[in-house]
Amino acid sequence: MKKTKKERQMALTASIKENPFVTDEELSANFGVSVQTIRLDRMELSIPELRERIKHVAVKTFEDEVKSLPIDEVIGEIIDIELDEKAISLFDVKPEHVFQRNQIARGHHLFAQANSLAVAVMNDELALTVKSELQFLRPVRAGQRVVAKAQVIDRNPEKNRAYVKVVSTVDQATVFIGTFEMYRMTEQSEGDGN
Amino acid sequence: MKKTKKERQMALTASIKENPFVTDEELSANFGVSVQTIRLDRMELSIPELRERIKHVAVKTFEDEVKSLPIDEVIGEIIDIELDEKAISLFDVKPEHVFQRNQIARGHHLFAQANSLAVAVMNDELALTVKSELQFLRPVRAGQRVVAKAQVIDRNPEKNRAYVKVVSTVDQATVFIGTFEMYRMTEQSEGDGN
DNA sequence: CTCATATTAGTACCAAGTGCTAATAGCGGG
DNA sequence: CCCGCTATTAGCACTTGGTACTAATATGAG
Repeated sequence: MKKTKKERQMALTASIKENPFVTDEELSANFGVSVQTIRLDRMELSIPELRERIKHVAVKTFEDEVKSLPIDEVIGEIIDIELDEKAISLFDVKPEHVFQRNQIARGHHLFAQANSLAVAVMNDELALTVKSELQFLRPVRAGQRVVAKAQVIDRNPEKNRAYVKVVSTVDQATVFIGTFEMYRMTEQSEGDGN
Repeated sequence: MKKTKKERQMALTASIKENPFVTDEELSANFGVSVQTIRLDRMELSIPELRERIKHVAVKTFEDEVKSLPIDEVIGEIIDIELDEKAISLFDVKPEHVFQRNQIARGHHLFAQANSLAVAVMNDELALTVKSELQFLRPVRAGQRVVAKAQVIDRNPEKNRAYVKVVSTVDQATVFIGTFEMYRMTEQSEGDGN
């Protein structure tokens, strides 16, 4: 059971990594050594105490929240908007947006930027996408900034429709084109249950 | 300065919400009351102590990590796959995926599920989306489970293309149809720099 | 003035530690 | 067998950021 000190420390590191919420006491029970040994191990490995570990995780989340919350509402940052006419947004491609293998941005992020811009440009915020056609013209990589320009190109008020074209560019080069047929949900018509 | 108890408690709630990492001592200094008063306030408002607050945030993040990491690789859970032929994935729509106003799932989540399934079904994992056409047929709401079925409907090996059709349903009803023209990145052709 | 509510103070205690000292165990050499 | 060394264990004082509880003091309303 009790292998070497090194082995225990390996296991301990793994154990804490997997579940940072474990106390020294629990660890000491798990490894069949005294609490003091665990403490010494943590010192040698410079693993902080429970509370600091938890705090660290919490701070990380807290910072993430600020950046992931707006991301969920509108993907990218809207820098210009004329309701019912046109809008522009920026989206910085980060490592988390690309395929690990080839560093190329995953399509759905470009779509998300374009689609949420199309939603935003509609005066009526209760807008849904009905149809869309997309062209992914050039690969986009981490570190690049995508500029999406949305333009309302047609309207059909009777059918509550509007047509939006979004062109996304990186350094002037067009990387993506999407056309969106949008449905406006004006006041009434909530009776689409389920 | 010292307004009523109610006002202080309001401010206190806001203060903690904004920065959960604040201690009673700091709060007591901010509000010019004793630490005990802060404690009494927390009790009345049933706001837990610092450590519990931090822990709560940390646990939340920790859980998120497990669910957001795979989400970034493949959106939804693949439950069946025949490479180069077809694949099926499930995606449970959660509150974070819908518009707050009308509880309808944002289009890019449905697209992401379909698109990443289309990528996955390609034998070559280095696949990129070139074009696509989407139809959002019925709104999807939080709590519903979307079943996406992808089928490779055509291939063009010379041009390194494949065509994938994805049909997503909720309780047998079709909610989304997408066709994807995919580009296979076989070994060579890495010279598309930037 | 008196009663009630609000606030402050003070004590004992807890969890999960740090820091430090000291004792003990186990083993390899010589 | 004893020496030296590392590893392990024990024990105590102290720290943070609290809880739980009791008691004293303000303060304002009737």
